[in-house]
Amino acid sequence: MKSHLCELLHTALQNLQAQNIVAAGALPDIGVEHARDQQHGDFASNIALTLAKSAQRKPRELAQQIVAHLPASDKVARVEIAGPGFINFFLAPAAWQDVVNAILDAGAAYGRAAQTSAHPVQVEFVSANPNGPLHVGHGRGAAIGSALANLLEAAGLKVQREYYVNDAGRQMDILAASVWLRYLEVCGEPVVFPVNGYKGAYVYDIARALQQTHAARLRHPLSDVMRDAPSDAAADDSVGGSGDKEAHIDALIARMKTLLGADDCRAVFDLGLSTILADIRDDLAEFGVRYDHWFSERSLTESGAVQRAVERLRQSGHLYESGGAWWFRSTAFGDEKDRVVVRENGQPTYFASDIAYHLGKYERGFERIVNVWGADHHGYIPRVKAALSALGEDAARLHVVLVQFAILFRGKQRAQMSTRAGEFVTLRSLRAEVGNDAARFFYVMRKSDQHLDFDLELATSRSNENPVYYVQYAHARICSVLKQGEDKGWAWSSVRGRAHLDLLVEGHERKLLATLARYPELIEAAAALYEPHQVAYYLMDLATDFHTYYNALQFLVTDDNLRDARLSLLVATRQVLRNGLNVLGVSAPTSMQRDDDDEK
RNA sequence: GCGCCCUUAGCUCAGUUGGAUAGAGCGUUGGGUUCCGAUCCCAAAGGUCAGAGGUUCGAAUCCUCUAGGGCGCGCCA
Repeated sequence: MKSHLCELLHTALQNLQAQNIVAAGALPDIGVEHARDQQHGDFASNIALTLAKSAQRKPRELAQQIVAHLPASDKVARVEIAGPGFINFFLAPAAWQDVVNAILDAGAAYGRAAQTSAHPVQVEFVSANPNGPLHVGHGRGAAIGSALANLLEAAGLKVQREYYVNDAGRQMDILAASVWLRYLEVCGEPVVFPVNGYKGAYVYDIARALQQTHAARLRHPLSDVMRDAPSDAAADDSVGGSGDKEAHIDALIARMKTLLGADDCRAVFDLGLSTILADIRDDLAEFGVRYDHWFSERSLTESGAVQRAVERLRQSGHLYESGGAWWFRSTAFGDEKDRVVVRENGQPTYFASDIAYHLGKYERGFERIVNVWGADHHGYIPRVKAALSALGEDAARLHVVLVQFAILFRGKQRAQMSTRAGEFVTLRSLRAEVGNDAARFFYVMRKSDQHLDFDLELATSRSNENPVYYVQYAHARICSVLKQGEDKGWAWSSVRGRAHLDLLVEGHERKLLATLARYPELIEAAAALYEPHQVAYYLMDLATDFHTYYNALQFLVTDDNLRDARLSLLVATRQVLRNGLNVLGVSAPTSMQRDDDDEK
């Protein structure tokens, strides 16, 4: 509809150009938007205001000229000039009513743009280190990333969903050491667990599995393990200075490698990695989050990709040596300071892997690359972009969506975030408490760069305060009305309904039709801005329009034509609710559990 | 100290490329169901868009400064 009006205006302006009323040459983008106030019609354009200066005419006068040259359209009932020079369009009822046909014809494809490009977009999200179960912070990245990928797909892009598995590096070594120490403990060694180790209960589970397969074969006396190790920090993590927790754990890792040997060490490491990764996969799959690709960080080193990336930087003159390490001159590309890519000990840094990883994304042919990162990584963006620029890639094709933290509340009370030291509430436990639908909806409800207050009480409540139930109830209610109609022998006739859409003339119907018509534009705009929360807000609006309509008018009336016209509108509404919920990964139930069902 | 993000109603938040009288929900107050599920709907009150300058026909939106909050500033990942 918008584009139709733009075309009309465009034609009018070309006529004016021919008469030299408007300067020849390129016309500016014609702005047409939804009028906020009903008095201002359905759509409004400010084109006369923006062109007034160059045309050297008063805005209202120019607006009159434009209106006089507008081609006739059966979709436009009348056009008015208002305020400082806005051109307001009032649509013909048929133009609104036709939306129902469009939705019923397209079904699940309504709002879905045709594929515009052969080159896919990549969305990388969650990518949590596989050293423990996902917690509620990762959940938001999962919900937003997954909804964003769906949204981009709906907007006509080909999307690849990827998880970057950090299966290398010191954190993973610490996990392996933690597993091994718990294994020794299970074997009966008097282990004093390191302050810096992973203390979660899941580490015991892996240790027991290790014992199942290897019995006592990997057991070494604790005295051998601890020999000459620097003392650990105080258990309460106070500054006391009793020892160095970093040096302590590093020594234990080194000792593990010499005592076990490379192969057994790798076996422990891999068992920990695969167990946790499998858990993460299951967790996300249950959450309705799926991936096309799990990309291994370790593979970058093993394939030599990291070496190649560093070499390319070196050859293009962006590296220099200082203090025995190799530095990337990222300040030349806007970063705050230069960054080390190869350490003094010859090991590449995590950053070096990340350069290779991102370079690989470009080489894989993605037109756009979207990274969903926790907000604490924001300082990392300039250096990654700097590296890509240095390698001759267009850094603007990389877009980072920063996701702020979610804070759990139970009513007004801030919920306990850690059960034990360093152990966050898991995504699993959150899902168990509030359900997948509420979790996903709440996670995406806020703009991603906004902190999220996640109210557990609200998420589980069944009332209009809870937006998930509010939207889902609208869907269920429509299903219920249709069923009720069938029970009365008034099964909905699509043909008869569509033949009488002109009967949809009530204010509430018009409002609902306008909201339905807006859906494709919403998808397009939300996708362009990488803002899935807009879909959530739209659905709440749509649900409100429906519930209001429901209360104001009867659908199951005796007049066959009117009834089927209204039911057609309801079916269209249900379709759009479904399509929108689908983007968010939230289910569209056909009936809602009633409160009294709970009581025994 | 430097950098990035944020600040809109009592609370939690929307606000589409700068547009007309800044919007929802909750909470508060007052209403609505012999009828398709009241898990719903309607109405009222509630604002110096953190503050001060600037840009222009026009600013919550763009620019500068100030105040407050969050995060980041490793040869960790």
